[in-house]
Amino acid sequence: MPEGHAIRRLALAFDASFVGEQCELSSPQGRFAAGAAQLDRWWMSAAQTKGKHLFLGFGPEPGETEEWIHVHLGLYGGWRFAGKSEVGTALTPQRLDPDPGILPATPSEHWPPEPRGAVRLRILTAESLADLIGPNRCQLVTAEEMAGIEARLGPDPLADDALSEPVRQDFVARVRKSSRPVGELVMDQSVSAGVGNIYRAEALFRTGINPYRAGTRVSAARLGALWDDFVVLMRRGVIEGAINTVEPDEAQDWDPEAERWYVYHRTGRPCLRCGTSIRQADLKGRALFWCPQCQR
DNA sequence: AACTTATGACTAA
DNA sequence: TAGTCCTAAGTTG
Repeated sequence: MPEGHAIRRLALAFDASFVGEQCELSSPQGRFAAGAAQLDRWWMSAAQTKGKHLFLGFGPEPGETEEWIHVHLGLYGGWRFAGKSEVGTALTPQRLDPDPGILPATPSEHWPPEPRGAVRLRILTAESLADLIGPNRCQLVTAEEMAGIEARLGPDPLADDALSEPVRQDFVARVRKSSRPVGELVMDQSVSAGVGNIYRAEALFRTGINPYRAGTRVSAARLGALWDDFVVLMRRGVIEGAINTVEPDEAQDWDPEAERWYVYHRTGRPCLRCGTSIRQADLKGRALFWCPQCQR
């Protein structure tokens, strides 16, 4: 489900409702039982992200950080919130909203609600609940291990300094040193951390870059523009809670399925700019979408 | 009940 | 490149 913008929103949700609070940790499903037991009744001290990686800091006393939980959601993991944190996340993504018919909006006689499905980790405060389902990774890491994970990642378009020249040039250099297709490179988390399949398709379209062009053969100027577009789109994604890439003046009212995206999941439909049929192909096991006319 | 799909990433060969 | 892992929801039979 998640690209970098969604992970950043999760960190904001944890910041708002869990950081500074004492937390009961459990693993209803059992697969994180030891880790949950170790941190049970500790205080959450921080929520940080890099790319698609989420790190939750905990300590035995308020304000301390002794352990980190490292969570990677993979293709279909997710968090469900309830209670006060549900209200917090309602300003945010539709995807973070629990099913209102099943989870109570505020603590009630049904508090806390029964775990639904395979809940790997439950984090509970007096007022808020977060259930982790289907993560690719959920493990305790030390600060050193966390630094190692972050060091293996490339620059993150959601970093505060993402639009600074050194960061932009870092991305440009990482792409231009490889002859692999640029469409493959931008999905490589050591090149640009947090970019996923939708942002890849949409930003390459918006900057007119053919995904099959070798990294070495894309000009530094075009790659700089691509980086800047990742930053613009992903910052928008954090605010809006959804990946919306089509500029308002290009939206097609007659095409309800084209409201959000130019090319992603629009195979065979006419390009919003030139009318050419949008193409789809498999690139390293992931679906790639592009306009062969607009992207050269 | 079985199968399909999904905004991801790893390992083995 | 293929296989593996993590889960829920939708579709098909």
